[in-house]
Amino acid sequence: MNLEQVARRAKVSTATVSRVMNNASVVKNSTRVRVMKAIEELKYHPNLHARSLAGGKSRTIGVIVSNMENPFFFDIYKTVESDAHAAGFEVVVANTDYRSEQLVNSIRLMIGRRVAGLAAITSEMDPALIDELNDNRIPVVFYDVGAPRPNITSIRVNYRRGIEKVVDYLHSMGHQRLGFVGHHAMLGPINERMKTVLDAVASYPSLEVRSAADADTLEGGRLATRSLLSDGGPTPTAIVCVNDIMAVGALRELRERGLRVPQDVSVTGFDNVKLSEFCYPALTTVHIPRESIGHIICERLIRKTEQTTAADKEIVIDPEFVLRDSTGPAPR
Amino acid sequence: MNLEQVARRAKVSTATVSRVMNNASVVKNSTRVRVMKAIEELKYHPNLHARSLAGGKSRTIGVIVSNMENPFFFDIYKTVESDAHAAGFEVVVANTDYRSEQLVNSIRLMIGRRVAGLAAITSEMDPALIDELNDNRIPVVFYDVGAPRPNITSIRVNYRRGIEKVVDYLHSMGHQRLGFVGHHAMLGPINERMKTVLDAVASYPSLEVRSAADADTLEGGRLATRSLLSDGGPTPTAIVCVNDIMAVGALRELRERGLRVPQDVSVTGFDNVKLSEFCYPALTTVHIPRESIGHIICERLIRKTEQTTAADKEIVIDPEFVLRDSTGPAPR
DNA sequence: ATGTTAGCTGTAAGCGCTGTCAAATCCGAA
DNA sequence: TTCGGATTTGACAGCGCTTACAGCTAACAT
Repeated sequence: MNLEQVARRAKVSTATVSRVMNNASVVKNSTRVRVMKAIEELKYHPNLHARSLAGGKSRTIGVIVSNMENPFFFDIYKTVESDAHAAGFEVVVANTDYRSEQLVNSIRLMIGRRVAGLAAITSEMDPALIDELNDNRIPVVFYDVGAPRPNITSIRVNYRRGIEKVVDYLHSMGHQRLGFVGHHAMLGPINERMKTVLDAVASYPSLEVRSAADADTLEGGRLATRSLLSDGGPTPTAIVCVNDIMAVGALRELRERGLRVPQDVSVTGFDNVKLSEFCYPALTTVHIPRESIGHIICERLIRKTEQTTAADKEIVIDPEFVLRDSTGPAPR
Repeated sequence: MNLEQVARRAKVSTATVSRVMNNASVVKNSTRVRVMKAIEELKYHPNLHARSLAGGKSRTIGVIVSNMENPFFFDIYKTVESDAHAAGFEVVVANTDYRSEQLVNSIRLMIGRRVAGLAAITSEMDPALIDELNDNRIPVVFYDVGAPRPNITSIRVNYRRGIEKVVDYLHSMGHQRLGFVGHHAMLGPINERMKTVLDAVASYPSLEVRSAADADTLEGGRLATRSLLSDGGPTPTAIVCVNDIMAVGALRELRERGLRVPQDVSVTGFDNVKLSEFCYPALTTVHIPRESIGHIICERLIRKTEQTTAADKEIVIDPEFVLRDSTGPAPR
C-alpha cells in the first residue's frame, strides 16, 4: 500500500498525492477530494521512514532519561511531549536505567533515527559521545551533565544550594547525626551529589553524616535506609534522601522499625514529586520545577531546529525548599 | 555521512560496507577490518529510516498505553521493553491520556512507522481502527479491549472476579455502604468496570454503593473521594478504588478529614502496584501480574513476527486478592 | 593450458516518498 | 478565436540502504 497505488486509484500522479498528504502548494479542490477519497478507501498510511528519508528531516525529538519509573523524569518527559506535539513533533524516549552502556545504545539509536533534537536527562554522560553528537550537528540539551558547547544547551539545577537549604534547616532544628540515602548511579567517581552533602555538612562542625545507596526505587530507598540503621552506628536523627521516591522507601523502613517520623527521625526528599504530598507523613523536600525544565528543553530544541539560532548557553535553576510534615526538631 | 562515504574511505563498495554492518554473508577478514576502521573514524551511524525502507522490516514494536504516569502501565511497558531488547527489537511508546483521539493518532503513527508488532494497553478502542490494523497485517495484542481475531491476541484480566473478591471480603467485614472511586475514562458508555462493581454489589441486597470519578492520578483519587464524602449522603464505610494510585489519593483525603483508615473507613486499591505496599496504611488490593502480561505480549508479538504462526487466542488472567492494612471491620 | 570451484566483492535495481522543473490546462482579455 | 499568465499537474531524480545477481580472483583438478 503506497503512494503509487493511491495515485493510480485517484488517477493522478504520486506527486499530487504527496501534495495532498502534506497539504502543501495548491491542489485543485476537485482533485484533492478525489485523492482523499482514494486514501480513505485504501486505508493508506504513509510510510514514515520513506518520508523522512526523502525529506531529509524527521520532526521527531529524542528524550533519554535515566529512570522513567521515577516520576521526576516522567514529569519532564510529559511536558516535553506535550510541547512537542503542539509544535507538530513526535517524541521518542529511551531509558538507560543508569547504565552507561544503555546510554551509548540509546544515543546511537537516536542518531540513527536522525532526530531533529535530543534531550538527555541522565546522570551519566560520556564526553566521547558528546563529540559524536556534535559531529552530527544535532541540537542537544543536557540536564545536569556536561558543559554548554556549540549546539549544546545545558540546564542544571543548583543542587548544592538545595542541599544547603535542607542541611541548614536540619541543623537549625538541632539535628546532629544525619544519614544520606543515595542511589547506585552515584557510586564510583566521587559523586557530585554525595559530595555536595558532605560539603554542606562540613560547614557545621557539629554535624556528622553516614550514607548508604541502593537502586533508585521505593524498594531501594527502603533497603538503603535499612543498611543505614543497622550498620552498628547510632541511629541518625534525620535522613536526607537524594529524591522523593527513595524518601518514601525510607519512610516505610522507619515505620516498620517502629520509629516515628518526625518525632524520632526526620526525613527529607528532593524533587517535590506529586507523591511527596500524598505519602504519610507528607515529605519536606526541595522543589525542582520539572515543567519549566520540560518547556525549556522543547523551546531550545524546536526553536533551534526551525531557525538555526545557535545561542547556546547554560541555564541554572535555583530550587526551593518545601517544608512539610516529615521533619521536625531533633529528639530529646 | 553515509554508506558511500564509508565505502569510499575503505575503498570498497557500499554493498560490502552494508555486509559488514549487518555482519551478514562472508566478508574477508582484512576487508572487514578496513571497513570497521573507516566506520569508526568517520563516526558513521547508519540511517535507520533508510535501513527499514530498504529492508522492508523494522524490528520495532509499538506499545500504546492510556497513562504512563500510572505505574501499572509502566510496569507492563518495562517488561515488554526488556524482553524486546533481548530479542533485538526496539520499542516505541505512545500515551493516549485516555483520549480516543490520541489513540487514533498513535495507532496511525505506529502504522506509519511500520512496526513489526503493536500492543495496545488502553481502555478505549475503536473497532474501525482495529480493521485498519488488520488490513496492515501487523500482529496486535490488546489488553482488556476487543475480541481476538485473526492476527489479534487479546489478553484480559477477569476484572469481575477481582472485584467480587473485594466486595465479598468487605461484606464479610460488615460493610454496608460502599463508595466507588473510578476515573474519567469510565464515564460515558456504562463502563465495564463500574458495571462490574454494581453487579457485585447487587448480589448482596444489604449493600449500597455510590460512586465518583476523576482523573487517573493521585490528585484525581483525592478529588473523587472528596466528592464522595461531601455529596450529602452518609459516609461510606469502605471505599473501593479502581486502582492503587487513586486509592492513595483517597487515603490522603481521608487523612485530611480526620478519618482513620481502616478504623473509620476501609480503602481498597487494584493492581498491586509497588506503591501500594509503601503507602500508609499499606493497601488491600488485587494483584494483576503485570510482568506476565508483558512477557505474553512480547512473546506473541515477536514470535509472530519471526515465524508466521498465527494461532490467535484470548488469554484470561485471574487476579488474586491481597490483604493488607487499609481495610478492617466496618465501624460500630 | 583449460575448466571448475569457491570465496569475495561490485553493480544496480529498487524500497516509498519529496521536491524541482517543465508541461499541460485553464481563464479572461484582446 | 487566439494569446499570455496563472494555476495545476506530471515526470523524474534522488534520499541512504539492502539485496539479488553478476563478476572477478585464486586455487585446484583435469
